[in-house]
Amino acid sequence: MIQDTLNREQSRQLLKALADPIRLDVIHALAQGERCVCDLTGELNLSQSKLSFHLRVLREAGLLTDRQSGRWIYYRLQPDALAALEAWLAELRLHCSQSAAPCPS
Amino acid sequence: MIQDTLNREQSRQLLKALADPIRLDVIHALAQGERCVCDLTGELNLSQSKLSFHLRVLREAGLLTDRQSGRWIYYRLQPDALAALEAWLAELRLHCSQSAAPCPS
DNA sequence: TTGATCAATCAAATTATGTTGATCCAAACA
DNA sequence: TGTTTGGATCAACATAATTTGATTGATCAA
Repeated sequence: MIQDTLNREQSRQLLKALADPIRLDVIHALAQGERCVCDLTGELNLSQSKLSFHLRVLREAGLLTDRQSGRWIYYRLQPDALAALEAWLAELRLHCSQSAAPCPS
Repeated sequence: MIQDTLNREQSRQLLKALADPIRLDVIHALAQGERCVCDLTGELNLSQSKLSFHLRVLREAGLLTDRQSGRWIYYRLQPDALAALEAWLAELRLHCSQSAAPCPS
């Protein structure tokens, strides 16, 4: 599961999962709320196996959760994962403006 | 340059640049402040051209800025880019918990 | 049951990314 | 000047990620 503070590997997994145009389309679609796979296929104009591949990548990264109801499967964003990434980015900003000692050191 | 709110393409560029283990090492090193390329090479134990390749990716994404002083080049994180990504993530979280209408719709 | 539908998975083909070693350029210094 | 050094760049190669089309398993309705 997603902790409050991410280690390097966890953040890399999240970033890699997000860093794809199709997966960003999926993320943006799900930012408006939960959606069924069958709706996403139409909305994003993707082949079934292609969408399924990208949903898996996002799910395995911890960015999405799914639930089944009858024969439909609904996906939604996992806000904790996004929040964890935000926190990780915020930490990076804290001390980054320190100037370097002149080289050769 | 980096705006306050990123569009899909801009966020993808940032995410893609970040989603690499070596580039994350660079980012983490620079999170402690500006550094000279020659220091980074040693600190991260990378070949010169390899580091240069990854620095370029990060720079072109807008995550780093560089300055030259004599024959040394210093890189630092661009906190605006990180902040913009944080804001983008925060927006995604806003409405994502809405449940889907039951299918077939 | 049978047939139809939703969605996951797999193997093969394609495309995108990263690595390596060589070469080039500019700044510094003898 | 000529030489050394820090770094960027390039082309050839190696590796990783994505796409496609076919197959499978599960659920539901007739």
